[in-house]
Amino acid sequence: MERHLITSAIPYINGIKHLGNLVGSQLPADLYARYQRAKGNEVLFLCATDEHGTPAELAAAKAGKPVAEYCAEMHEVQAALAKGFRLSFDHFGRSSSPQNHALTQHFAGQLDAEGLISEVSEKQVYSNTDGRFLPDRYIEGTCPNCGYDKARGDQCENCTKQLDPTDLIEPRSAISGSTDLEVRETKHLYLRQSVLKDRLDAWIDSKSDWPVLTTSIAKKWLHDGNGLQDRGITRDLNWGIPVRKGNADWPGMEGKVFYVWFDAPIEYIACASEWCDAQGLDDAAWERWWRTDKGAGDVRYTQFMGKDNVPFHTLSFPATILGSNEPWKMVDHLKSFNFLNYDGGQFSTSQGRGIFMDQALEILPSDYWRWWLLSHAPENSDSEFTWENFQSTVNKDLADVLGNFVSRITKFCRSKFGEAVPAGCAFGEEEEALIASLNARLAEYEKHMSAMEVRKSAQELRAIWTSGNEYLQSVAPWTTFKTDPDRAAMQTRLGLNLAVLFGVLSSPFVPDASARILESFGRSSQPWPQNMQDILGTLQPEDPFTVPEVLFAKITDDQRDDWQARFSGQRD
RNA sequence: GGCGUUAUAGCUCAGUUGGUUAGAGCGAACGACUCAUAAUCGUUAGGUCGGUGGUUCAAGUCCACCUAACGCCA
Repeated sequence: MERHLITSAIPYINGIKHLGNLVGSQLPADLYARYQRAKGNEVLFLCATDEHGTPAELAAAKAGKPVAEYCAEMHEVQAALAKGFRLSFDHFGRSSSPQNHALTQHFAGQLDAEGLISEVSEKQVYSNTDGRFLPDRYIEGTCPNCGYDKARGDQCENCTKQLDPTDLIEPRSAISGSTDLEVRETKHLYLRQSVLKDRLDAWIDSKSDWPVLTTSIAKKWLHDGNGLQDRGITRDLNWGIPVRKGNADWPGMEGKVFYVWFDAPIEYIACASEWCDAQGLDDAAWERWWRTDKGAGDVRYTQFMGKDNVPFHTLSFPATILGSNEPWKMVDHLKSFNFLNYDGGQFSTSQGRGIFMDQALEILPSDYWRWWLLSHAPENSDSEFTWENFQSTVNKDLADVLGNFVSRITKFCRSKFGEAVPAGCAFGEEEEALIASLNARLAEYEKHMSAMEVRKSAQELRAIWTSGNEYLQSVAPWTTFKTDPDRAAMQTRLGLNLAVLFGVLSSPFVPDASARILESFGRSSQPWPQNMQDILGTLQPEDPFTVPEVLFAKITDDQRDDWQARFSGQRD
């Protein structure tokens, strides 16, 4: 049995994610996890909320809540939405968990012991009114270059010139608007990534099966300019993981926390530990997934993420792990996605543009979204959501091809033979030909699923559904019935078994509909097929069934127009 | 400004290491069927592959330049 460790990029705690975020990591990761489980492999599928950093603090302040309380609430909101989309995480953790605190501090201590941490004094802007240091992007002022009066400390959005906060004319806090700012000296820890450059380079080179896009991004960061730069891993904030050297204090770093990008990927590991604690298992249960010296040698680790996250997963996090000199499991395959656009523009969290996860579930069940998003996943380039495309895809693929197939065969059987599987004669030539063709399609489907070729998998699955309709159309049991009822019975029995087959094969994409199909044949689950001969003999003569309710309702033009108008503007 | 990605039928997309008449689904037209959610199945019509110029016996597939859109610049 294969063992698959699967993680999805962890969504930031601040606000509800849109469909572009969903299809960029969590949803395809879920597809892969469900497929591997269905194949009988052992899977640990982890995700979590990324909770630290300034944006979380500001969002909490805006909501008038303590940041810990705000994060706890938003975590529950995101967990409920994940459940709503049937994301089958074994655990949905939190980067603010005690387990991640301990592990992050452990890694920092270990890196320091390896001589990979340096302490750097630097000057940063402090706001007396806000009582805090301000990150560059939270300082506003007039651009010295173009005169734009809302330039940020890191860059002017108007003329795009890179800035230093001290360049700004009349700088003010973007949080409070206060101009009572001063420059203070503060000390921070840097991870000496430059020392690790060669080891990272060699590690990247060992990944010959990675997409060019992925390795080229990593290579660029490694070699461009002065090469990989050391990176600050601490911040002057209140909300975060306190800077400690393992279990010990870190002299001079009191009151500081680790930077969110240092602790967030470590949560991938800590999440497994959270999972164990939640399940009442001991540490060995998660270490056999993460420690190559404790049983993780045969684990295949796959990460899913949007393309914007690639550098952090190919360099930053590996730098932490390699630098620790401890036998942690490192990523084997990295599947990254491009962006999904919305009706001619970008999805945007900050501007509230597009469809958000909660809104999507309010208007349609998760299967509809899962199917469209996965069958149009932005794998090779950015892709585009339009309501017309969504409507026609859902109506054609789900309602007409899959839903209607189940409907037509069960209703036909009920009217001619009653609500039990008829016997009939043995399979003939047409049936054997169908079985041969389906065996080939199954192999193709599995090949694409194993390779995480999401769109191609969807295409192949759809072709499998279509072959059911082709078969019925070709043998026409409604005609056969008039002259050869025994043969019509056999054709009907095969048709019903095809519905079972579709239920099993479709489960990674549309789990709810799959479950309903299987339920109507009195089955709560059905093993993944080894071959067509077996699975198409699942239903035996006399087995009872019921005609399921409409599996997928069509989207009407009125609904489409209504939704298009409703989601055309900005949220709230 | 630097770097990078993309540009293939009306729409959404496939097109391995360059090699016979460039593929699929949707949409369209026509036909078949009538069990079914007016569903299904079949046939046909539509692209010379953003532009220009090269390399080659041969380029959508390699090179240069141009145009357009988008992204990244810690």
